[in-house]
Amino acid sequence: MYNSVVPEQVRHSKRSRLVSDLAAHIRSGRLSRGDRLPGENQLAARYSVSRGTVRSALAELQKQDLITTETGVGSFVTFDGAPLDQEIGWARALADSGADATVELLGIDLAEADGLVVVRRRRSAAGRPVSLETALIPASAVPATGLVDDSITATLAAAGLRGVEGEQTISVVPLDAADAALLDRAPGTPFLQAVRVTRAADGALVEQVTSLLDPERFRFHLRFSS
Amino acid sequence: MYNSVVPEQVRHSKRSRLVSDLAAHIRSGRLSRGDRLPGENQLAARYSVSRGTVRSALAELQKQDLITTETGVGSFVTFDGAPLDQEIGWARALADSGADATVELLGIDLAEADGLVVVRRRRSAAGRPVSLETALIPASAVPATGLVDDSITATLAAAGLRGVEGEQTISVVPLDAADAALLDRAPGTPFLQAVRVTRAADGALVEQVTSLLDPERFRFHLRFSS
DNA sequence: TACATGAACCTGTTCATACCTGTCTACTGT
DNA sequence: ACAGTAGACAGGTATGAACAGGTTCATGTA
Repeated sequence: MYNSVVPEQVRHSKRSRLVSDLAAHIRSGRLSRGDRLPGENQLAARYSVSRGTVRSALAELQKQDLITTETGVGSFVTFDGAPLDQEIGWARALADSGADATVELLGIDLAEADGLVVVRRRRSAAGRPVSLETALIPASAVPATGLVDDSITATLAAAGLRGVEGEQTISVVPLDAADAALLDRAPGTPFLQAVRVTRAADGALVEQVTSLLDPERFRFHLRFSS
Repeated sequence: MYNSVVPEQVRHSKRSRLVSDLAAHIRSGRLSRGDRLPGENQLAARYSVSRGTVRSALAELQKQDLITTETGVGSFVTFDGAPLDQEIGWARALADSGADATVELLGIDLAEADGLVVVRRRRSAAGRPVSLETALIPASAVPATGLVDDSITATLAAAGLRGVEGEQTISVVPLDAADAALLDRAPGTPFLQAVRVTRAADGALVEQVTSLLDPERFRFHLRFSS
């Protein structure tokens, strides 16, 4: 449960919802060892429950050895959450082959607002475009000299940004005219579209990547375990 | 998928009317996953029946895996409209959950070898086929009378088979002639294909499900953390 | 510098109250 | 025999309030 995809379980009683939400924050690393939880009254206000319910949930977290509580002080995380491994637990697109795969940087631009940088790249195999990738990352993470090592991952790491959670949607869309031209396909050709949003421990955006992938060359593979 | 929903037979008993009315609310999405049903006393008043009758109806809904009940709290919807899979949230297909979603059982056959049973089902929405599902499950899990409650999940659970790990592949494939005919599409139409293999703790096969999904109505959504 | 004070904030505990499901029993009409 | 009714009681869940006591820190005083 820690490593892989989070099941979207239905939580019923307010107590169990609180427990699973806080436990998820702790296990995922959003709250890390030594961090102090908000006070019982603050938690009660934030989750719109009574203090009694909060205390009941905290008692459960204590029993799970996720937190300890000190009288007059507060509750503290006592569990080491593993940070997100870039490779594990993700749905990765696997190209069927591609010895002569190339990546072109189509452009790095500032988004109109929000202090985001748009990075567009095109991947080709055997001389033919196979995917188009549009990444939005915080402008503050990008040095004036451009991407670090020409890699988004390296740039984000250098800026100290680390994704700990996120979500991804996979669908099929017809290519619009502009994308079709870049990919050397007819407009309307169905392509795989993957949108991935990654967030840091504090919920700040780390990256949002929209990929258009040739369905003949890419498929998504995903392992799960409970 | 549940015969009990659609029988044309007149429902005379108050209990049956209650069951089918609530089930319709849930399946149509008017009550969606996680929603809390009115309390037993409120339901009794609203339907002008006794609380005993309400409880009997709720028990039936529980058996159909539409709701769960927590003592002291209430009953909650655990069915999410048009799910690809009832209980697992890793990669969930979201359909429009139209009010008139139906499931047809196309056939249950023994595979040539390996002691597997092949279950083929077709889902339709608004009268049009939207997905085709081929499930392979161990023959030993299937009673001679057929699926338990017309549900693969229920059948596997009744046989004590529980998936704890597995993998899933999502790709786009053109429909072959046979599938195209069943889905009322032109051969070659690109469809989403999801292949999911689930295994038990000892590595034994629990189920392998191959789904062909209308890319206009389905997409895969996935959350991940740590 | 050293210390006492007190305000602010925190957890620990108890209580009454409301509402919910779980269960049982007695009764009615078909 | 069966489906439904009506009521009562037990026990779980959640709320809101009050009060006690621990911790921290800034402030004022000797």
